[in-house]
Amino acid sequence: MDMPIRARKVADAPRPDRKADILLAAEKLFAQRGYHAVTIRQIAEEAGVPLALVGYYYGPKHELFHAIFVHWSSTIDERLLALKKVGIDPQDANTLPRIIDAFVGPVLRLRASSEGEYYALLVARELYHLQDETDRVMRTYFDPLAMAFIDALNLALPQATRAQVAWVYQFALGALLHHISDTRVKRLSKGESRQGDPAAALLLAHFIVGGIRAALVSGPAPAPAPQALASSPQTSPFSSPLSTHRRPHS
Amino acid sequence: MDMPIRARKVADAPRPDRKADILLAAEKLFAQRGYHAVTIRQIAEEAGVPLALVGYYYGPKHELFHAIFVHWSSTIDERLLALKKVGIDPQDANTLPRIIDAFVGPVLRLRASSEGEYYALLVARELYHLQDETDRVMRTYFDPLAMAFIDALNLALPQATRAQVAWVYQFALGALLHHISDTRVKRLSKGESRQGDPAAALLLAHFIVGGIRAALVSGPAPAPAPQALASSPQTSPFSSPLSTHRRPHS
DNA sequence: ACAGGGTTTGTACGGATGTTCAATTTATTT
DNA sequence: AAATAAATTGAACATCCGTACAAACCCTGT
Repeated sequence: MDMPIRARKVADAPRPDRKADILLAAEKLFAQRGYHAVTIRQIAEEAGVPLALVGYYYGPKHELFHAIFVHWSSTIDERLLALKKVGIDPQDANTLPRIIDAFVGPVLRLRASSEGEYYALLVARELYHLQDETDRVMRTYFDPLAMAFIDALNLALPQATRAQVAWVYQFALGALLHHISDTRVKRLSKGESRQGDPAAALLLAHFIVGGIRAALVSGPAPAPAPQALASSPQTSPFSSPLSTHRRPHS
Repeated sequence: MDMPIRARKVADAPRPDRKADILLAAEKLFAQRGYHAVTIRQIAEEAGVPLALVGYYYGPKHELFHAIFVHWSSTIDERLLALKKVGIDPQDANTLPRIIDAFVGPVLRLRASSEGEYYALLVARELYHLQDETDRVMRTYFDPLAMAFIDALNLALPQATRAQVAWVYQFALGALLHHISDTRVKRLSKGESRQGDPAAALLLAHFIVGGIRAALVSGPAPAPAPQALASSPQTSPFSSPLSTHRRPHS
């Protein structure tokens, strides 16, 4: 009853790694809500540490964000390595599926794991929009990866130009990223599909391979065509301010 | 020289529509930086109006966001109409391309126009992550659209389950949205492709049609398969705190 | 000229934000 | 045991946020 509060005799619990706790909490919240929607106080609360400790370990908010990608940078090296292991032979019909497998496989496994779940979500979220402080970080870590995959695709598809390959790479990346951060498929399928169904991974790989092949055989060349943009009249349905008492809104 | 400041005799300039200016500015900034990264003061400055006028016309920030989608809601009806005009015949090989054309065409034209440019960007940005206040708005406006396209695809591809169709729809949507908000393709193609090249639209349509066909003919059924998630050991490369003077970071 | 509603504006409030700092506690080294 | 370094904490800072409000302004109909 009068036991001293900090009795660490029995079991001798090791001091918890609060620096790691903070990084995990930041990962989770940034992934779920986005960089700007998360406050340092929320991260501290999620990690179970006082506010000041976040700044103590990671400094400004942006450096905490950056630290997440430093932490996971090895996964990028692994993906580059997995790509290098793919023997690229334009004559072999299995080359393209192998490249795509190296493209989607590691990411989806990371997304399905309990450790990398939020990191994968975060990447899908932030890689999408490159604007502010997050831009520099994402470029540094993911441009080399994209370049490597485009190079590989370019070798495997000699008949396509690099511009075409870059486009279809972006299409494939969009499909992958949107699948990772998907929360609608269960609703849209009327409950028929579960969110983490591994069958979707196969479907996605087939979709990308088939899409690339369909786009790049007898596909249109990126010639400077006249830009035909039919702008619809688009009557603007502004809600005309009714004459009530005070404010126009509501 | 002693001219009164508000001399509106010559040319008789009509009073500028500042309510519309505010909506335009909000559209642009929300699209470029995301909902939470934009402040009402920034919107006011972009629109060239004093801060208080924003709240006067649109009330709380979230209602200003909502007003953008009310303004453009007619485009959704147009897309639904364009889809209904597609005669769906599973025997006709052109049915699928026509559906996809109704899917990507209007969006890309909107993106290429000067009026809808930022709205398209905003949709691509916010439709991606459905979380906070923006969630309810996006669901209301875009879930019916998604349902209609999935219904149409389901009719056109009778051999596929609704779950499969919902998945490939999400893949296609991801490719489309990422293409809309793309800023990397010029860099990744080493300057070979321009950002708004209309050739990319054709490439995207072919990519999606080919991807759907490849995924849904002899595609894997969404059977409950054992979830094989090979979690890589993933040594965590934490940067151990060097013993300097004060703070661990930097 | 007058009145009245819609529009415009400067200003201020309470609260939340990122960041900093001195002080205390705990661990490690001498 | 003493001294040094690292970790932890509460509190405070200046600033910015969204929102509200009262006063002034402009325009139109009488």
